[in-house]
Amino acid sequence: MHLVLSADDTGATSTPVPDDGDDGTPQRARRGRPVDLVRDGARSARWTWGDTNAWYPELLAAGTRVERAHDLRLARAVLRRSALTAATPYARAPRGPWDALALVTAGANSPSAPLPEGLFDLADAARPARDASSALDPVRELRAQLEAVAAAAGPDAPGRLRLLLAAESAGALVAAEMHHAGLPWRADVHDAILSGVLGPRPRPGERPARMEELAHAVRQALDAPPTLNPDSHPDLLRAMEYAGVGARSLRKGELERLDHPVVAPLLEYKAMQRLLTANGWAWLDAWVRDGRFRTEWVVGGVVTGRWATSGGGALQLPRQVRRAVVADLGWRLVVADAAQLEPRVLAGLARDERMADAGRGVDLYAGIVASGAVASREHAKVGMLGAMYGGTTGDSAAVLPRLARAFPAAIALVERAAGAGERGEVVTTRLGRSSPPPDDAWRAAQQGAYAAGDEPAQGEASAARARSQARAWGRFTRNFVVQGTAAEWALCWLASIRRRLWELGAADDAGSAPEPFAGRPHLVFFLHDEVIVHAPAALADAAAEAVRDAAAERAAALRRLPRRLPAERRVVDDYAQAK
DNA sequence: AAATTTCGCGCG
DNA sequence: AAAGCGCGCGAAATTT
Repeated sequence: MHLVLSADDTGATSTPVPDDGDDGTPQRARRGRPVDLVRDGARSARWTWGDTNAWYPELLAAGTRVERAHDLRLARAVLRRSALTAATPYARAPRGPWDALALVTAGANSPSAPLPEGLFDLADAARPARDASSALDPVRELRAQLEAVAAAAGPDAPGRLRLLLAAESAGALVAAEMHHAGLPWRADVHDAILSGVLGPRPRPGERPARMEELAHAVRQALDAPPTLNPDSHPDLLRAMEYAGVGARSLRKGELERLDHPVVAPLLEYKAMQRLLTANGWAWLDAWVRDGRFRTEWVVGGVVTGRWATSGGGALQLPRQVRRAVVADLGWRLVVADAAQLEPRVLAGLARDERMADAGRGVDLYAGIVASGAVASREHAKVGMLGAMYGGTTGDSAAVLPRLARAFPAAIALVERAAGAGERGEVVTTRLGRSSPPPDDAWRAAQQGAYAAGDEPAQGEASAARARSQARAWGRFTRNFVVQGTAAEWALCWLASIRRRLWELGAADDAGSAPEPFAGRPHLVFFLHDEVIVHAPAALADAAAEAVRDAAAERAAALRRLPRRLPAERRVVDDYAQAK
């Protein structure tokens, strides 16, 4: 049973909408405060709303968790684009107010959107209004979505899409819950890391003393004036050219290959500048409050279905500062990742039995070496990455033919996806998320490539450009099927972890505050193929087992995906201890 | 002065 | 000459 929440000026309404599994017992619509509606509703209800971010945070604040949800905005984004529903009236209808809602919400945290005054108001300000507009009828939208799913074309297409939508919505719940709980963060530990590397915190607008020294050393090595700003790329490049360093760019990889006295101090300066600007004291002030780091998790924020985040650079926390992620007193962290998720997903997607065999052990790449396909683990790794990303140079391209002979099914799958992209076609993940079509400029370039050219030379140039763009789009679609299907696997994993952790219950009665996770293990971090659970010490081992069991659980629609995908997990006190 | 682009680097 | 995928973010440069 779906219970659809809608809001108007005077309150909220929950409207039952039956689905396949219902026994037909009639239910009535109810009115009231959202939190009361949810508490009084059936526990097995699938709470359905326009946008999880518009409803769930206040429920969590009141101490109320929901078991299942259906996020109409996220579901719509999938169904409007999926190749499996492309023929349905739902997907063929012109854009409507629900699509506009998707845009507003998706863009709420983008740089173009006006930012609120305090960073900490971001979450609230970005929270979309409830679907109060009469143009947005959530009951009607839900019915349309259920119809589109039922009409999806292809083997088990409705089942796959149902799983995808359920996983996406469960992800939305997890995202709201992780924002609510926050990632445990010890500001004092972080500050000690910064002081250890950079020295004492400088006054605003000044460089740490150690960086000032390095800047001086850089100027000396280049025989440059004191006005040279090492943060200015053009200035620095000019000075380096003048000194005969021979650098074409300031990239770390290139600088490391040069033999010049400026390289060492410059690299050290750049590393410190990175730490200072990305995760320095200003970051700490802006993003850590009351021992928690809170980012905005953006479910489905990446075209492939991966999540994005907004605020604090949560998906790029450098190893350098992970020591500051420390469990509360009496609590532990369970840190787990799905080992070599993407190549294993590829093996499953392609039903490549030989690659699946190679992945029986903990290390897929070692298994590939053992199969005799390539000589070294490094070759296996760069070869597989190249196959999944479309690499055409270096070792990666060199070992590709060997991989193609050893694992023809897997390699053929990514080659087919690349070919489809080069032709401008759409590709689709295991559960039915489809890639966006290339834009008009891309199509125009492909058309123009054959029609163009008053000047033969110009025609050739534009043809070359068009081919290059075609190959680039092919690399995108090649990777889309793998990255996107891996993201689906991870979403199902996350949903299963969430359910299993809840079933573990609470370690003790942790007070009367309306806190849904008091005494309970709960998710606090998710990074593509990696999770962190914050758990009372007494439940930490059980939580780790839950994480493992969730990885071994495969929904029917994912059955071709890896049978045994090792989820490596550790119970630790801080994030840095985890690998 | 504000918005946009470029470069570089962190993460998977 | 182009160059393996997907991101977010900050500083400086550049454009409006």
